[in-house]
Amino acid sequence: MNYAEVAVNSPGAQRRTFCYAVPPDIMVGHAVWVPFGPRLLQGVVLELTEYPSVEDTREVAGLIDRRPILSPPQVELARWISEYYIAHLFDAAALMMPPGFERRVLTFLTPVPHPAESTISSLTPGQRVLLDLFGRKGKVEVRAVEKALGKKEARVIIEQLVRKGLVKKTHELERVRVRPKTVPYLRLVSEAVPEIAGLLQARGAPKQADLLRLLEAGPIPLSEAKKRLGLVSAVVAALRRKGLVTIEQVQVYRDPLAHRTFPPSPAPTLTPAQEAAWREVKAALAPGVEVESGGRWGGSEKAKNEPTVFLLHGVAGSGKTEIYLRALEQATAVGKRAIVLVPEIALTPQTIARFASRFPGRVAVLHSKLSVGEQFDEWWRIREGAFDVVIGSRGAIFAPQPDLGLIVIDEEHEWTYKQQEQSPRYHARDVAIRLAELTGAVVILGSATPDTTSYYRSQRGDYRLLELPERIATGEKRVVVVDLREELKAGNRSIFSRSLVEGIKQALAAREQVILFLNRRGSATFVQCRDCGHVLRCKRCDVSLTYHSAREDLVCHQCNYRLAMPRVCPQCGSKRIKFLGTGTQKVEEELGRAFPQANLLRWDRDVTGGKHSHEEILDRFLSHEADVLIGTQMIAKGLDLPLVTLVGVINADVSLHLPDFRAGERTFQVLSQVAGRAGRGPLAGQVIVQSYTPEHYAIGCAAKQDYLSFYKQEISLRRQYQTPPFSRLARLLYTNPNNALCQKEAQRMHLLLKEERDSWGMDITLIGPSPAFIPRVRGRYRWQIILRGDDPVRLLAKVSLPQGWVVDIDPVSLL
DNA sequence: AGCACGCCGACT
DNA sequence: GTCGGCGTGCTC
Repeated sequence: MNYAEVAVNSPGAQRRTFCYAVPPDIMVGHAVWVPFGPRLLQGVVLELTEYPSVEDTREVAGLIDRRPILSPPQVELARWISEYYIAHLFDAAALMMPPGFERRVLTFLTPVPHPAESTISSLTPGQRVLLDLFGRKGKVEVRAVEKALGKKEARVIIEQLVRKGLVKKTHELERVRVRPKTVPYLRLVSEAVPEIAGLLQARGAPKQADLLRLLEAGPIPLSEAKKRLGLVSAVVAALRRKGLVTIEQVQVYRDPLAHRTFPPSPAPTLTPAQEAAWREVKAALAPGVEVESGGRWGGSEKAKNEPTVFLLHGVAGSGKTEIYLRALEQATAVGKRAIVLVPEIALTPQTIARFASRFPGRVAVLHSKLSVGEQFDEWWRIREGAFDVVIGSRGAIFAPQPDLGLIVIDEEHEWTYKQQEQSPRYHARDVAIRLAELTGAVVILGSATPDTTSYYRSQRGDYRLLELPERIATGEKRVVVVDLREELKAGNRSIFSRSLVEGIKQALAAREQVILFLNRRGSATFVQCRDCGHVLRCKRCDVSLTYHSAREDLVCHQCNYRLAMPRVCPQCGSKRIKFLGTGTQKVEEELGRAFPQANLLRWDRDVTGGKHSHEEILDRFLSHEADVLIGTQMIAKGLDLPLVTLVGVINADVSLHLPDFRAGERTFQVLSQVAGRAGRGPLAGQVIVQSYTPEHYAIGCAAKQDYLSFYKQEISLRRQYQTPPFSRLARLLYTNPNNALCQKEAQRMHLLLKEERDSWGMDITLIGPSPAFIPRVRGRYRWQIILRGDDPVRLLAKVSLPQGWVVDIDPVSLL
């Protein structure tokens, strides 16, 4: 094996590997430095071969780390992600690398000393501005120049100055962002401690004697030694001078769970339904069922078995978590390790405690709120096999967990499992299933409101359905839908129906708590002039601005552009500007007016800026500092709030009529989840859902808490319109500051796709090109084409997409 | 990022 | 018919 296929970190490298000659000790999964054109780049070895795949090969320049950073199954997984999601191979592999591992090449400019007077005097003003940027510094990064002068302008001027020989370009690697953290430790050099200590004591150096005696037990951190004995640095320095102690750097782990203890908690008795579900999971996890795997760092043989996927369907409070915990116990009992995914917002201290107390010291936490250092340390310890369970959000599916035997995905229907912002736009659930296929792990998908596609697969027998029908020992719950059209007819123009007002009144009188839900921030969702009808819109995005009363300003919910509330209409100068539509702030204000004695608390993205404020708000509500919690969907997540007896949904229609085939499913899920917050304690619960379209099945089924009825109606609509799971979708989005250009390119691509489709005879429907639901964001126009068919990726693989195109395979939203 | 290659217009 | 501008693609 003298050659390697390497995924290279170059934008041009695309979805292919490059062949390099390698030293004999190299392994698949090793990160390497490779020469690529004129520079050195990072790469990952994906395959070792005996013969080169091209005539001329260069040599791998060196290993980045002695240990492989991707396991053999992860290498396969990276290849699959790159192909399925049409993403660069290196980007796919980078998902699985230790945090902060990626390093790019930076370009610097250095001025050439003592240029001739004549060249200086002939400079243009722009060239002078650039030279002034150096100031006293010897070099300036190209990115900084581009920031100062603008990208295009900067490039032109840099080229001119390089040609004139006034500046030189140099390349440097980005510095390492994270390193292992080390702490100074004190260590004894001499053996004969008692004698020397006695001698020091006699010579009037008792502190030095104390320190020597303390170190007899072994090396301890310098800071701890100082604290324990009340020492000053001089004492340590004296002993070092005498050559009796040394200071050495010892690596320590930055542990996100440090200073927290979790009292072990016993496993509770299972209900009959839990027992039945548990028995099936246990059987699948039994030793011998697994596919062959070559060694603990993952199999080198490709597993060909279909993975075992369970869909655990159970309402809030039916005890899904207990099934996860038992499965984790079983997995560790047979020598396997596990990854647990939860939505980012559910990764609270309570959730972590629930797992950590059953597996004390054996749980690692991975999520984006940790410092890069903490993530780095956790990553390496996970790779060493230090934890039985890794719990984290979306990205934790790529944790280097050895001997993977179980993957749990809680709330599997959640959209946050889909990476949307950047490529690869992967879905953690689908990646997990593919990973299970490669490692032989068992997958448990859990949800109270499964994704329609997941449930369909369980009906077809691809997944094994486990039902947990009953709630465990909580109070009664009643759900009422209020028709807001009737309220209007009865002359009630307030945002609260009469039943809701009555319910809040009763709850407050009984010293119970209330949750009010509205899926929209702000105070007024749009602001309109009553004389000319002008609606205030964002200058860069074609969306109306939302009024936020707290700061008395207008905010664009797309790009966060803020504008002081104008006193007069910017179009006609009229003073009669009206606030329309309702957001959470408006609910808070109106409620304060109706119930001045009640303590209110609001929970949405506007009030949760800081790191711990989610917890702070929740703690304040839990300790009954407030009677009513008003919030967006953040409040809908699995919170246990025993004092809440009333949940009010201000307007259930907000998400229902969006132009997306999943609007019904989304509304049903959110309403079900919100309704699940009532009656969690021993008290009876009531849910009041306000709607202008109460006859819609998504609202009716959510009110009846009837998942199966919802599923049946939803799946028949999906079949009728041939939307997923009866087809697969791909979304192509093109953005450009020039609308005409944007449209032209979208039309060109559409034509190209159509020709390609017809020449191959593919059964794919092309929808569009059309402006996106939000046609302009941050000054860039947006046009899109939707591909619908059995295999849209196959068609996309036939065309090359120029800069500006974004491909989203299996998009969670078409908006 | 930097260089080769190729297409088109101005010149001999 | 040739030279050279710059736009595009390739780098194992």
